[in-house]
Amino acid sequence: MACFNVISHLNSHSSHRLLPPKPKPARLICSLALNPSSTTTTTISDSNNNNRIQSLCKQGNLNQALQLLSAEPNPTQLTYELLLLSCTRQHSLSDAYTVHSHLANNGSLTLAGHGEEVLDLYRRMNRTGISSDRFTYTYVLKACVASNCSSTLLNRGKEIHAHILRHGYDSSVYVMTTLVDMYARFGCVTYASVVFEAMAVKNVVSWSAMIACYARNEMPFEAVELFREMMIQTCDTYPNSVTMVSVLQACAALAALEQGKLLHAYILRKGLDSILPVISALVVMYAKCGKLELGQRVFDQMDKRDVVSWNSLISSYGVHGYGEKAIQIFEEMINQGVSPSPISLISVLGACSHAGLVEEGKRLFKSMQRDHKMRPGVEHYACMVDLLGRANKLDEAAKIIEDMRIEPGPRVWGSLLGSCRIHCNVELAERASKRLFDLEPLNAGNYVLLADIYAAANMWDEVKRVKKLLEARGLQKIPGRSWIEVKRKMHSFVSVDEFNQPFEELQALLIELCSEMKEKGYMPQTKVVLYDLDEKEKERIVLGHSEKLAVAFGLINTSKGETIRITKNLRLCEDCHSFTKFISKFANKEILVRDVNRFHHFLDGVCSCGDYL
DNA sequence: ATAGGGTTAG
Repeated sequence: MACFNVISHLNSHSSHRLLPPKPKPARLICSLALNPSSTTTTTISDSNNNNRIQSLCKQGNLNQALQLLSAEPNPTQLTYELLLLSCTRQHSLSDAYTVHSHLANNGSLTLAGHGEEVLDLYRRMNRTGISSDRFTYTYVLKACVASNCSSTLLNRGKEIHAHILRHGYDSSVYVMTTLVDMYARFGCVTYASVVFEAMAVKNVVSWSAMIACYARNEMPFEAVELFREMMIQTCDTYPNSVTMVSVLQACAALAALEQGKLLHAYILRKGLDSILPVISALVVMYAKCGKLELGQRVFDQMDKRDVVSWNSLISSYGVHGYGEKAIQIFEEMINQGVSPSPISLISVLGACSHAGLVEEGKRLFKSMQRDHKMRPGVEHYACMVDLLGRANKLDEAAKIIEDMRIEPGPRVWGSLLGSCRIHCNVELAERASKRLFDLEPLNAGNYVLLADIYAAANMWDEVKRVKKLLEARGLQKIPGRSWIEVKRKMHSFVSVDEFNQPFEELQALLIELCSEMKEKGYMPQTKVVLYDLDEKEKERIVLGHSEKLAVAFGLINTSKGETIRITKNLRLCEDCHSFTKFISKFANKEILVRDVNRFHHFLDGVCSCGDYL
């Protein structure tokens, strides 16, 4: 059971401090790092210029070479190398520093997908005896994550970490914060936190980097905890817009509505509500906490909006299953002169998929290419495969994959496999999973999906085979977990196979409800069980699913007329879905369940997803 | 000159 208490702290913090801290100008981080269009790849650099510099180096005319360098917007890697070599030959440390600082100024090199080049240059610098300073280290650390996140680059990062310690740069807040962020982006949460804890001086940026690390690596609880710690421990460090965005994301992931509301209040108090990313994060937080209306209200109050704000709203309607509304907002955005981004399309196509709007989805997919001149990416194909596959047009979905002009990634095959599960298509599932096991051998979800499909087809030998495969690779099925917020406290439940003490009361209630509802037509959907057992055993297993425990807990602990809000870490299983529909009718309760993909709104025996799980 | 954040699909 988890509970946290940001609320009381936020309140007390503000009440004993009557004068707000000096407002720091909200700093929207310069986005050049992640904005490929801001790099200079399109500037035509004079390749003759590079050649000229290089030959000057070879002739030993370092002075002229350096002069030309200052006029060259895009020096190549070779140019830098020859310059550095030339400096070494002439034992001119001061010139080497000039080259070095030029490299630093050209930091965009690091960020424009030239990570490898930067790392190579760094290696050369070390070889030629040019020492690095704190600027070098930040660029080089960034270079490790700028290219694809391969493990070799993580090792490079660790080496550089060692260099940093050896040269005493662990006192630089900038260098250490970049290091935290580097480990965060590689998913090495423990490393990041070790570095963070060891930092002698921390500022808002360092705290925000660590909070973002947790939020991004599926540890939202730790993110909120660290935020709280920041509020308690530091008396001169206040969260800013960037910090708030990360904490909001964590609240959204947890569906921690009460905490989210208090963050909202804090944002208003500190005047952070004019900052677009903050507002977008708020919209999403409310939507993911099941309060779509509140998200819409926040959106309505914005005086300016960018494409991200619109995308936030579109996807919010999408996960709640309001496909038409999502399309309507998408069109309104275009009418207001905001051009859709690739993510707008992903959001609106996803919305169509959740609502089963096949024709509209196809129309939007065409118009994306025709009217908006966008070339669909893998993600868009994945949406289309999902859209068609869910609607039982599996052949059409497979055809889309065949016709793709780019390599279908794991997302695309994953969508197909998911659709095969819904429509029990063993043959196609085997094809898709074969590709998936090659592409992402360590994703346990794929094995479980395939096993599900075999189990539904009563192919128990195959189920066993897939399970063995899963174990052989050292993976395991992720346990189902559901949680519910009652009176500002989070209560979390894990699926249980046996009776166990803390849940005894809930399980007794479930058994009672189950037999009562069976009389009214509820049929346990035992095909979701991956063990070849007899019916009675299977029924016992599905009754122990975490979501049912959470429902039972909600029934006991909410007042009449109060909605039960549950969040789940996996997809909702068919049995829990059907069970919850019955409960909503017979207990006369409104129940809102958010699973990994979307919301299910149960009322009077019906679910908003239209049984489109 | 250097560090942290927003929207996304099974």
